Amino acid sequence: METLTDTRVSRARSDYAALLRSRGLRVTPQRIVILDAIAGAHDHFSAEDIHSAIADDNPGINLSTVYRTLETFERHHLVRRTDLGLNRIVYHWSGRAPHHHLVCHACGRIIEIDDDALQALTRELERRYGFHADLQHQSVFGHCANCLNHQEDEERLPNDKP
Amino acid sequence: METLTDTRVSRARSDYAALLRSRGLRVTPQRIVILDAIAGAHDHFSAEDIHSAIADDNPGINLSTVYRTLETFERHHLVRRTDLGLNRIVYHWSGRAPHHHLVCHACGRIIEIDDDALQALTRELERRYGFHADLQHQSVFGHCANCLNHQEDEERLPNDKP
DNA sequence: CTCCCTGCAAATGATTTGCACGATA
DNA sequence: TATCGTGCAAATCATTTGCAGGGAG
Repeated sequence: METLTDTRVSRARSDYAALLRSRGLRVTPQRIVILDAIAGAHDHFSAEDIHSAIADDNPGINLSTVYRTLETFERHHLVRRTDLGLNRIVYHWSGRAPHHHLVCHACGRIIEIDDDALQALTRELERRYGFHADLQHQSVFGHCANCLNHQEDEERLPNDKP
Repeated sequence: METLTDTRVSRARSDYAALLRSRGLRVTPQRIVILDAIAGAHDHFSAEDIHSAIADDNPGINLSTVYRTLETFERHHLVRRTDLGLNRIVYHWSGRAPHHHLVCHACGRIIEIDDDALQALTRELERRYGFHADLQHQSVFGHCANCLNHQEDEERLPNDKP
């Protein structure tokens, strides 16, 4: 939003208002601001992320409000909860194409991969267990190619036999 | 352990001591008790789980100790951390065969599946991204067959188009 | 005798909740 | 006007940490 013209901002804002109304939600300035923040460039974000992102221009908006708003948005399918496994609730914008995350334990890098890499697994779980996996809600942990190469003694313990 | 004879208990206890020593860890009564609790029937467990499980017979053992002990055990590969995605650190005993968890969002049921169901995915991620997935550390979320059938309006929102 | 391990209490960090007021439909 | 949404402060919940004493090697 930073470099947008007033016209475009206005249009965006009214779009957001319409979006909220279409879900039967009340239109409040706080929700517009939050919506504007998350519909934009962010990949995945926590309540804290959003709060600090909007803090400069909107010091009034309380962290609790962000928590509650994201919760509401999720209930209305505007955002989607993702599990990055790090004791933090993380969301991403629902408009995004289905994708998944590979999280590297060593360097913390998060690699986005697209949906079809996990299609086979989804089918397999369905076939074997009748289990309908929702792979949107999670990430796959492991080690990225880069770290595998440089993986020296990080994992090695003093008492491990060599 | 409840119904074991003294002999068997003693043998088990000395086994635990040996196990600890083999890793260069000090043998303490607390560790023996915790080890005894987790090497047994438990599937996956949190620090809290263990603490309350041993509380009756060992009211002295502090929750912090359980946290620190599990952390230590993990560092020494006696237990393995699993991500059940519910803002809780969960472990399972390392001696168990590799397995994974399907977690049902609706009923909370946890279905254990064996390793080979995810082999294909592991290979796929390796091939495509050079990413070495550690699927031991997580679970797959979704809905189990049972809940899919009874899935009425739980997920339906007032404003969703029918 | 030295260092590791533990208990205890207090600190932390993320998230939630109760309450009263103000804003939206 | 009747609700819904918000700010604020306090409450939780899981986990971590500082410190001093006791136990293991």
